Amino acid sequence: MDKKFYNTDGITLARNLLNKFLIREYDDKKIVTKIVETEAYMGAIDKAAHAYKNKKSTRTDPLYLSGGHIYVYLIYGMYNCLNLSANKENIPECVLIRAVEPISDLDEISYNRFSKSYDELTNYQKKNLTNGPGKLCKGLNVDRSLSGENIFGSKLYIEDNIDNDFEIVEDKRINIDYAQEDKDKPWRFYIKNNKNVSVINKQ
DNA sequence: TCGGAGATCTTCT
DNA sequence: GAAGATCTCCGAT
Repeated sequence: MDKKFYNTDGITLARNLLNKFLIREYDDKKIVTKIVETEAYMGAIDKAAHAYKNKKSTRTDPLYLSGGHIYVYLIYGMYNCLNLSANKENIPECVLIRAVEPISDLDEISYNRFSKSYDELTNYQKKNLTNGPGKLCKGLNVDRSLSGENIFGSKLYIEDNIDNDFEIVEDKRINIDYAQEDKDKPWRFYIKNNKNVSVINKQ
């Protein structure tokens, strides 16, 4: 996708990223996945956002870059979370990639997650390869060294999907109880009936 | 399938 | 020094 795709507000970008291919390349490996769940974080006005009130730090700097930059941060001391910056420079909106569907190479993802080939996984492990922000980062070998780079290079990039046959579900974001009145904003989006979505709330 | 508890460390106060 | 946009393990149902 081109730069224009990312130069829009976080909510629009979160919706538009669904069903797109997220591709990760390193060494001679190529991992293809499909984005099935995203969350929008709306920067200065969003109490759940790292950039609430335009807070700046060396960690959150990538959020202030123009749309299409990569922001990876560490959560709970052990897991990475992958975000893409949205909108223009100095508007720190972003989209958290919460879940992807593995397409290929399944063995490489399996080794990154469980140090085993895909065939050696239990059914439970197969179902839980990349259905969460921490899991997909581990599966795609994404860590903080990518933070600050852009999404137009050869290491991590997005490709369009011709197949547009899917429905979007809106819901509350996950685990942001501290965000007061912003915690109930319907800024999480996922593909209806997709098995790789991390959390399905009862309707 | 569900729920509770522990793991573990960067970032900012 | 405390908290955190999470995941795994394990036991009970």
